[in-house]
Parts: sequence; C-alpha cells; structure tokens
Amino acid sequence: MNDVKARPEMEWVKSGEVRISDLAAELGLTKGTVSRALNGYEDISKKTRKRVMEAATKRGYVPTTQARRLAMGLTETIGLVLPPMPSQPVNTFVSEFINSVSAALHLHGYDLLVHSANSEESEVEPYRRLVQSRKVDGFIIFRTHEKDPRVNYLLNEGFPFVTHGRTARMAEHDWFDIDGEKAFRDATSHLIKLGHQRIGFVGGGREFFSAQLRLKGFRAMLEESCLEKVPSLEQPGDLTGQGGEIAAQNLLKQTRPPTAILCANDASALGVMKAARELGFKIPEELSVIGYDGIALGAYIDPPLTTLTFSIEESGKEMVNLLMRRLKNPDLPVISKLASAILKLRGSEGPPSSIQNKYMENCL
Amino acid sequence: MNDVKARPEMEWVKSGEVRISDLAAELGLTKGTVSRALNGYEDISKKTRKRVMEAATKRGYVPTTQARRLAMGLTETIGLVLPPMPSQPVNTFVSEFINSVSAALHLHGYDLLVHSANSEESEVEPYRRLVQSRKVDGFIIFRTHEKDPRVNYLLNEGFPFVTHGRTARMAEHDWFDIDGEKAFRDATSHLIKLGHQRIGFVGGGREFFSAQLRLKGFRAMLEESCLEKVPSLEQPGDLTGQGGEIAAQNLLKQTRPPTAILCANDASALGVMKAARELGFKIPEELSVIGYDGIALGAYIDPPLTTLTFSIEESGKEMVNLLMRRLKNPDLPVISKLASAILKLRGSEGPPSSIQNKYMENCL
DNA sequence: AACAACACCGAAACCGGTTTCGAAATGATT
DNA sequence: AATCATTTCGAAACCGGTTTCGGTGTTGTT
Repeated sequence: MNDVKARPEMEWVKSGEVRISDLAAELGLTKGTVSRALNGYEDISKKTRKRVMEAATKRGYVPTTQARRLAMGLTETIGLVLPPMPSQPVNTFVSEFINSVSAALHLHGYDLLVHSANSEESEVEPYRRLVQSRKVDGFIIFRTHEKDPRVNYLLNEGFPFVTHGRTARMAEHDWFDIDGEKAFRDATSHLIKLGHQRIGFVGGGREFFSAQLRLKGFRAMLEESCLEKVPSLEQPGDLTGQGGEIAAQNLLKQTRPPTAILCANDASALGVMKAARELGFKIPEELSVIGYDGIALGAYIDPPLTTLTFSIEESGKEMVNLLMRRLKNPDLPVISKLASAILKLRGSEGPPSSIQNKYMENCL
Repeated sequence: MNDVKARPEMEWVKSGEVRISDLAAELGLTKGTVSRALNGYEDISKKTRKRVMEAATKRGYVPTTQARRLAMGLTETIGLVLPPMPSQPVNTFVSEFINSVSAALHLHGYDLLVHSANSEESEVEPYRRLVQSRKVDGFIIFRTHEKDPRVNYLLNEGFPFVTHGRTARMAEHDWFDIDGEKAFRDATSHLIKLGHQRIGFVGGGREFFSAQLRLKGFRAMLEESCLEKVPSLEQPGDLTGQGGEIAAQNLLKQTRPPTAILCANDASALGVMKAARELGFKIPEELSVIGYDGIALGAYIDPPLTTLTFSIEESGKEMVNLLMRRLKNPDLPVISKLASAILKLRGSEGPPSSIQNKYMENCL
C-alpha cells in the first residue's frame, strides 16, 4: 500500500508534487479509478468524474510523463539527429526546421529529442543507440544520401521514420522532398530565356541525393533547349562558400567563361559571387548567379541574391504528418509528398552583356 | 512472477527486444541481481558479473530508458525552449548552439528536449508544462531579457537552469555570457583610433539585456575618449536586417551623418550596409560598419563585414558544465562565466575619408 | 418479489527497471 | 567444531502511472 502512504515532504506550494495516489487517497478512491476518471473512461459516474477533475485541477495534478509512458509502452518522442555541421554554416535551415518540427509534434503530444552526431563514429550509431534504449518512437531524417545507411538501418529494424529528401530506397519509406529537379529546370529556363547560352553549374556533394537531382534538372533543361552540354561547365561543390569560390574560379578562368552560374545552394552562390568580384566580373551585368535555399540575408547583399526558396515550415509540418500517420498505423502503404521551390528574383541575374545568339523558342 | 514468464512474441532478430527479466530467467538469477551486476554493485561475485555481462552483450540487452528513469526518479533530459523566431531568422546561432549543447549533454548521459514556443501563449507556459509533467531535470535558456519571466518562474520553483546571458537576477542563478560591453568598448575604441569621431549605434531590442550592455560599452568608450554623446546617433533596432536599414536611414540622412556605425548584431549591419549603398555611401571609405555575431556569411559579402565573434561551441559546453554541476549539487553557490568576443577585422571599417580631428590619446 | 442488466468502482496485475533488506552460503577465527 | 564475519544472492518493495477483471449496488423487467 505504498500508494496511500503520505509523502513525507509533502508541500503544496510547488507545482508538480501531487501524485495520483495522493489524489486517490484524498478522494477516497483507488488510483485506478482516478486514472480512468481523468482519461475519460465510460465506466466512471459523472459525479465521480467531476469530483476527480476538480480535485486534480485544484491540486495542480499533472501525471508524471515517465510513468505514463512506461505503462503505455511508448515514448511519445521523436528523434532528430543533427548531421555533422559544416564549419561555416550559412543558412538557418536547421533551426527553422527544428522549430517547425517541434511545433508540429507538440500538436500531437509528442516531444522532440535532438541529438548531435559525433563525427568520429558511424553515422548510424546515434540511431542505433536511440532505438535500442527505446528513447524514441520514430525519427525525422534530413539531408539524405542516395544510399543512406541511416535509412538502411531503420528499414531493417522496421523502425518508423520519415525523410526530408529522397533516397535510393524511397519506395520503401515515407518521404517529403522539395522538387529540386523542377526547381533547377525553372531556374535554368529562366536564365536561358534571359539569353544565356553558357551556363555554369556548381554542384553539391555527390553524396546528397538532392544535389544530384538539382544537377539533373539543370541538364534536362539544357537538353530541352538544345544547348550543348559542356562538361567543364559543371563543377563539383560541397555546399559551402569555399567550395563555391573554388568552383567559380574554375569556371571563370576558362577561355570562354559562362555568363551565368547556377549553384546547388546559397552558400555556394556566395562563394561564387566573392570569386567573381575578385576576378573582376560584375554581377549581374557580366555574370548572373542563382542560388538555392532562400536564405533571408541573401536579400541584403549586393546585388541581392536570386534564389530558389521553399517553405521550411511546411516541410516540418508535412513530415510530422507523415510520421504520425505511420506511427498510428505501421502497416499503411508508403506515401510521399513533393513540394516545389519557387524562384525568388532578387537581382543577381539578368541578361548577358552580349546576347551571343537569339534565344530559340523551338530548338529543332 | 510476471518477470519470469516468457514473452510471447520473443524474437532475437531485432535489437532492443530483450528485457532484464529475460536475461534473469536465462541465467537463473533474479532481475535485481542482474541489475546490480550490470550497474557495478560490489555485492556481486566476479563470476556472476562476468556471466551477466556476457549474456547481456550476447543478447544485446540495453535497459529501457523510461523504466530506468522512472525507478531512479530522474529524466536525464534537459529542456531547451526556442524563443519565438523572428520572421526573418538572422543567424545560425540557434542551430550551432543546439548542436554544441546536445553534444556536451551527451557526454554526461543527458538528452536534449527541444520545445518550440507558441507565440500565442505566455513565454513561461512551455516551461511550466515541462516542469509539471516532469519531462526535464533542468533548462538551458538563451536570449535573456533583463526582467525575464522564465527566470522568475524557475527561480520561484527552485528548478535548475542556466542562462546564456545575464538578467536582473543574475546573482541568483548560474549564467554564461559573452562580455558584450567589453566587446563594444573594443570595437568603439578601434573606430576611434581609426579617427572616427561621429559614430552611430544601431541597438537591439530594449528587451534583451545583452543589447543594453552593448550600448553601455559603446557609451562608456565614447565617454572615456571624451567624445560627446549625440543622442541622435543612437538608433534603436530590432536585430533584423530591416531594422538595420531603417536605423541607417535615420543616421545617414542627418545633416552630419556618422562616419561609422556600430551594430548590435550582424543582421542589423547587413541592413545598414544595404541602406548605405542605396544612399550612396561607400563602405568603408565613407562609412565604416561593424557588426556582432561573426556570421559566416559576413565573410562573403563586399566588403566583408568586420564583426565581433565568439565561440558558440564554447558557450554550449560551458553552459552544460554549469548545469551539470548544479544538478549534482543544487545547494552550491551560484557561479557564472564571462567569455569575451574578439573583433574580427574583415574590411568593412577603415579610417574616415577626412579625419576631422586628430585622435587624442589623452583627452584631458 | 425475483432476477437479469447495468452502472460504477476496487483490487490487482502490469510496464521494466532500481534498491533495500535479510537470509543463506562461504570463509575465517579460536 | 562452534562462532562470527563476509560474500553473494533472492525476495520484495518501489517508482507512478494504465488497464483488465470481477464484484458490488442500483435500476429495470416481468
């Protein structure tokens, strides 16, 4: 009968010190009855329920989460493991994403556990630990690779998760993604319509599926517009400013430099702009630059950075919806959602100084 | 004897399916003994301990966190509530901070629970909920106000926490902060030594204590250098680019505009630079600009933004250290740590175009 | 008035661990 | 060989809830 014994240091001043057994003793009921009354079971009389409810609010009773979760066999917690950060992060995606995911989870009564990746250990280690210690019910994964070990691990475990970004196994798991391919088709098309014929591309790391898709969109639009594909105009990058600088130098020092450069993200674009300035290229007159991410501060630089932007808040919400659905019914078929990025024209692009050839509406 | 009964869907393929009672049954021991063996109690023979350890690793036993925490009466979790985000997030501080805090907590076996603030409710509401439901053992608070309701609430509850930034009640709680006052003294001094005599200041919101301290440092150095304090040169801001723009317009449209502007953060500085460009001020020749935050993006703009920078990683680590100390011994005296920001010269400042007066080494 | 149906609540098992206490087995002491 | 200290482990309480099951007391039916 430990339940009924008075707690020695009982004080009602502080909140959160009332246990369900205290309530039960006070009301002359058992804790089981109190629990059912509070949780809306039908086998509790209205009168009793009212008494319990009133006593609970009066005494400020709030169930202890740990105990409730243990009893119910769930954690009501979602894990988010931060990928190793670039040493010089430039965009605010992560914090905005965390914010929106956390807010969306809260609506479902879930908590967000944020874990940082230790770069010395395997990428899946944090996931393994969280799964084994049963700290979370599911994961939200972002910055997916094409062959993603995290996804492989979780699929193998049969553990619920949703990705932000596609993977090679996207048919087997729920995912949300921005249509980067379309976004880069749009941006490329925009440049072509402005008159550009030699367009450079600064990629992201090969490991990121999203970067590959952006390149794909770029290439597709070139081909669709009957522009020849020049391998030297496609430079690898690493999604950092420094990577952008190097790529831009490689592009702009060529005999026939591009008149426009499309970058896999805004950080790269900033590096490109810096390198272009140092090499004496005026933007946008002599070189158009377009990025991807829609970072807010891009509006404050000179010239303001034209970029592809999307709603991070929507991303978070949608991913949480997908995950909640999965948790409620693990056997549902896999679904996915593709959102689109929009081209935000801010001024870092324009027609080329000398329009070498007239833009051809129909290439054949 | 529920502990010894075989679990019906017992499968050894997946990890995390072994309970301590399974181990105990397999070894012919009680779960109490197994628990003590695994936790290094002295009253377990070496032979038994070894048997238990081996069986545990062989079967991949990992204790269920929820159960352990319930039994031990702690959550091993620290809460971090994200303040409402400005519509245009201004820097990457939050994500870097979360990353470093999370990593540091992990070293102590603690998890990080990230909660987002709902702007429609009171600022303390999330804290109250987390305290009452006993989801966390302590808090990490950042972006403090001078009179901070969160701090007031937690102090009143006697609930452990550490702040990033000082408050009016800083003598009553542990805190970590960057010495913004000294930082702005340094920056102001630097400008004065360059020959500037009319220096503008773009503040942060009045509600942030840190912004007040930065202003204080600015004023102190002006006074120390016998420069007159011109009220119109002190403009309020809101830590956003837009706020910086407005403030800069107010400053630069004056009859005698300042030759340098000190900004409470980098986002403001970017706004200032934008406005300056639009008003035809060349930076740094006609106007020096200095920010605060050390955002990476600042290195890529033209001219690169001179700024005051500090280690976010150190901030996270130190705060976690303070908090862990507090959790281990709640009765220890309050301590605090003040780190310093360093002036990172990147090019957005220089001597004024016409040195109006010679810089006076000793003002009297 | 007898009996079935129902509303309502208590008792107890349960979630999966930790920790205290005491008893049995072992070893040391005289 | 009897006594005492030690080592080692089992038994059971405990953390704070949830949920199943069964037993009352009340109501409704004939």
